[in-house]
Amino acid sequence: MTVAVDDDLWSAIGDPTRRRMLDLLLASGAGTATSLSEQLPVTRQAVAKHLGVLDRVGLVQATPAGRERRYQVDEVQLGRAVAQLGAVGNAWDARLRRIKQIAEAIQKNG
Amino acid sequence: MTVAVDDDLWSAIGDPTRRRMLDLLLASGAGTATSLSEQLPVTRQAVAKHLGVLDRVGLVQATPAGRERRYQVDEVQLGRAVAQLGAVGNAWDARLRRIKQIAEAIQKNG
DNA sequence: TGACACAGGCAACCATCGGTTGCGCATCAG
DNA sequence: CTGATGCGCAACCGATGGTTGCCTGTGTCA
Repeated sequence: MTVAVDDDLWSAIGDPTRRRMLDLLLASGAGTATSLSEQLPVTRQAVAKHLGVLDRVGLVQATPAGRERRYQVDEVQLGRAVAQLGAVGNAWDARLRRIKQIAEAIQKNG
Repeated sequence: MTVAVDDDLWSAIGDPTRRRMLDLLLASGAGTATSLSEQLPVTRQAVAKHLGVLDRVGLVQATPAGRERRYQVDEVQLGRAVAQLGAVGNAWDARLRRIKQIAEAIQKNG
């Protein structure tokens, strides 16, 4: 039973910088490439690229406002991503537990 | 409260091929680069590289056996990785819940 | 024992990706 | 109008996931 994972979603939240960006966006409600880059150890351009991939998988939405481009987290989609984290985690957890049981059974009978 | 994540561990299990490899190893108990590559859409060499990174972060252990090199999952370390998945998931889950509460409060008072 | 088969390591090469710098364009403020 | 600022685009670089090709070492079998 290999847990079905949306690979695009997963790899989107797989990048540590993107995770921090989502964290920052959630904390402050919204932000631009420039405002985010000020709170991160990377340049505005790098942040812009990341916002691009987050946008493509629907984890954030952009709202043009004047000369700015304000980004905001799509909580539903992020919820879906988080659920996948949980699903994969649970699947492996269950498998590990099963293996541990088998090991104990063997030890008992051996 | 940004959940502390071991970036090496995370990126090790972040790769979809490596996740499948861990799945396969857990399912069959052990395997070699060659045996794994037969069950994956990549070459033996690619698998060997992945086994290298999994080995470096301690997620698998190698046991030379004759002309083979048998790999096996270190369940403790994998457990640690899975726990991190859970931790990150929970952190975001909590934050999403908090935001939802705030949104509801605003709607009620506005 | 000698010849062949097969697992695995090493190296070169390629595409993609995260990151950088540099530049040009648009928009807002004085 | 002019300068500052926010953004997009392009070129470039290093790391990484992947490939093919080749060589070494270890079994196996006649």
